[in-house]
Order: sequence, then structure tokens, then C-alpha cells
Amino acid sequence: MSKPSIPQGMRDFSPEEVRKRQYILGTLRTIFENYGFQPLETPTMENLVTLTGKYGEEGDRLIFKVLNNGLHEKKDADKEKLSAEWAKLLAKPYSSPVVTERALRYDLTIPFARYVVMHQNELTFPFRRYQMQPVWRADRPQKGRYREFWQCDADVVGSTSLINEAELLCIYQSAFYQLGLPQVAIKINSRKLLAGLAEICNAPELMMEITIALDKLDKIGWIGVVAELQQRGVADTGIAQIEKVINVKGDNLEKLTALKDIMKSSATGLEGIKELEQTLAYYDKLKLAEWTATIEVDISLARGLNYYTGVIVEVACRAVQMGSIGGGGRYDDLTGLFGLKGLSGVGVSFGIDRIYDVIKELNLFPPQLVAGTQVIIINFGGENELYALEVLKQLRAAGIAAEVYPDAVKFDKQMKYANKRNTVYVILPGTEEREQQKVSLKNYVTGEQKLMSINDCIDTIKGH
RNA sequence: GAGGUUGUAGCUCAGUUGGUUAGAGCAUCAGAUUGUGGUUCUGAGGGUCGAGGGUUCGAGACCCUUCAUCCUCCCCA
Repeated sequence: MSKPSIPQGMRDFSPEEVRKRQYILGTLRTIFENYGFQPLETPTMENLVTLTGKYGEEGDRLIFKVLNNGLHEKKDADKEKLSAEWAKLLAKPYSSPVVTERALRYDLTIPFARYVVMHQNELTFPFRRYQMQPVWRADRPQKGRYREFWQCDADVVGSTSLINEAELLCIYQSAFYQLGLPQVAIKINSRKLLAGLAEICNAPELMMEITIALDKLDKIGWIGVVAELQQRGVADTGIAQIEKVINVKGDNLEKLTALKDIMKSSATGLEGIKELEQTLAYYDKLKLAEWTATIEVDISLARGLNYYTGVIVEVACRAVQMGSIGGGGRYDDLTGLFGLKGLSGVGVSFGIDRIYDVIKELNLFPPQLVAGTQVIIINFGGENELYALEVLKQLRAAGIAAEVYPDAVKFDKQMKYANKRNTVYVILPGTEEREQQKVSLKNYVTGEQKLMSINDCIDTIKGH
């Protein structure tokens, strides 16, 4: 037998880790429900054609494809075809329905779009849904990057109002506030502004090239961006325009005012600015004073997915060295990919695993999360064992998470077990206690122990 | 797709210029202690040194191949 292992980029989650993740998911769920979003789940696998072509060339490569089952049952006539398809498949990120027609979910947005199109007649628009499920990517794992990870999305489809954008900003704010994340920056931009930028560079066709280069500003600096822009075919006059734009300073309104002037020749660009202004105006009305994350207009923000068309956002936690912990934006025609035109959507995504890593690194999980069982009952065997079960029944009926040590082994061993389980209380129902129909309740934190009735015991534990 | 790191006990890791029977801490189990835990003491079990090949009288160590792992770039959450 070789040592057991798990596939690359996949992880086990210990009881403590699951509890901590559930704390994050629970916090988010409460917020989503509070904002009127409804839960949705979609299957682990989608048809491959549903996913391909939606995430760009790079994305297609990272989709986990699922082999068709029953390949061994193919008739001889099919086998030759099959091996030819295999050869192609192994050579390139190519796929064929003969070999694979399904794939693991790559994100939650495309399956959501598919769902909306399939159920368009049953849904009431605008439709607001949230979804929290794992997704899979055949990426090279590294820090903060896994092949299986959780996503948590909230989207609204069927409304072009920028109130939606503003509300999603509020959801971000509320979530990071409640989770206690410090130094969170929500960066906001508009694809239209980027398109406008390409226009004033006299190179509208190079919009994607410009945004990709610009997106690296944080990482490689302006000099690096210039090199990349030149390499991507942007003229020097264009680069001068871009430099003017990224040098715009001040608070959000000052930035937007300055940009209006630079963008005055681009209708698209001006529209993008107006969107941002309107979004921020709505947000101002909705925001709570206690929220701490900053909202920053950032022209260099691009975001990879190519279906975004309007406002885009990305969230970073500057307290730790980590990639973005969330992102999202407006996609005017997402469902158009599946044949339903004219339905606009906007959504945000939370990178649960990264948020987990950040909270862990900064030690911000509430300490009481670790406790599961509140009380462990010692098993003294014989008649005392039966009495222990009686006590156990009453504790559980009272809503207390309790367990009895299932074997009447050495007392010392049972006490050590309780200690490791980190419970607050231990109950000792021995002969003496049983005869009086009482229990000894020991508080493991203080070391105190008292003889009391079962009802008093329940009250004490609940009062804790 | 490109580059690098590390693989030795369940876990974290030592292991000298190649030299007899491969070590430690933690964890596990047993005992000191048959109704009082978290700190003590004693003892025990547990390893095909990632795998395959080569050099050598002799390889955990050196060489080649391969697999796995983690990290960086690309891209992304």
C-alpha cells in the first residue's frame, strides 16, 4: 500500500476549518438575505459547450473536463475514432463529445446565466440570487490559489439601474465590516471608461491590449506598463494620453471631474464617468457610517473576464500580501450567450478561500468558533452508564450539544479526552450522583466542580 | 506553458568529506495513578530514507530518469 494522498491543489478541511468557513458563509448569507437575494444552487457538472468560450482562451484551458463514462463499452468501429480523438485531446486543450462532453463548474456566473435562460418564463425580474458553492480550475496551484475553491456570488439580472451597483458595494462593505477585515479597498472602474481611453488614444481596437497592460500597473509600475503598451502596438501619443489619465489624483469626485475633461472627445468615456458618478451618489445614500472599507475610483482596474461591459469592481485587503478577495461588475448581455437578448446583469463575487486565509493570517476568527460539543459525560459503566444516557437525553432535549464517552474505560483517559475536545464542561454521573438523581458538573476552564440537580446543571450550562 | 524548491517515523524536521544496527521533538499506546484533565516521570510500538536505474568494497547522502510537492512568472479568486 502506498501512502494515501489527495490530488494537487485540493484540500481536506478539518472540523475546525469547516466551522470557520461556515462562519464566513453564514455571515454572508445573512447579508444577502437582508438585501433580498434568494439562494440558488446549480450542478457540479455542466455541459462542456455551456462553459467553453466564456472565459477567454486562458480560461478554456483551465476548465476541468470530465471523461465520458462507458468508454470501454464502445464498439470496435468506434474505437479507432476514439483513439484519434484521444490523440488530439492529449496534444492540445481540445475536446470532443466522443471523449468528453461535460466539465466541472468553473465559476458561478455562467451557470447562473444558463439557469436564467432555461427558466426565463418562471422567474420574476429583476431576479436577485446568491450562490455559494465550490468551483474547479485546472490551474497551477500556489499561495492562495487552489484547484478546488469556494465562490460566493450575488447577482441581479433584469435591471439596468445603477442602484444595483450601489447595493452590491454596500454588500461588500457590510460583509467586510462584519468579518472585521481591516484595510479593505474596493476599487471601482468602468469598462466604458477603458473603451473611452482607447478612443482618445486613437486606437479603439486596442482596448483589450491597453486594459491588460494597464492592469499590471500595481505590479510592474508605469515604466513596465509603457514597455508592455509599446509591445502591444500602442503609439507614443496614445501612451501620453494614458499617462495623463493615470496621473489623475484626488478623491473620487475630483478624479471623475478631471477625467471628464480628458475624455471630452469620447462619448463612451463620458458615459462611463456618468455611471460611476451615479453609482457613487446612490451608494452615498445607502451607506452606513460604521463601514470602513474605502471605495476608490481606479482607472487601471481591468479585470480579466471579457463579459463585463459597465462598472467593474475588485476588492483587495491591504493588510496582507494576497491577490484580490473579490470582484465583479456589470455584464449587459450575459444571457445573450445562451440566446436570451437584452437582459442586463450585475454581480459580485467573494473569494471565500482567500478571505479565510486573510482572517486566519490576521487572527480575526472569533475564539468561540472552535467549540462544538459543550459538555462531555463521563462513562462509569454498569448502572451508571445507563444513568449517563438518561442525563444525556435531558441535556440534548434542552438544546445542549452533549456527548457521552461511549466506553467505560479508565477515568483518566476519559478526562484527557474531554480536555482535548476543548469542551467547557464535564459531567460526572457516578454511583453517588445516581443515587441522589444528581450530577457533578465540572467547569474545565475554572476547575470548579459542584454537585447539583440535572435541571440546575442545564441552567448553568445554558447560562454560560 | 516557463522557471525554481523540497521529498527521511502519523506530523515537524536532524543526519558531517559516502562508512557498522538511520535519529530527535511532537503524536500514539502502556505503566507510575481503579473518581479528577491540561504541566511530570518510565517504557513500548512505528521507517523499502518518494520510485526506478547507475557509480562504489560500501549510497539516506554522489549521477541519471521519473513521480509527487510547494513556490514564482503567465493568468486569476
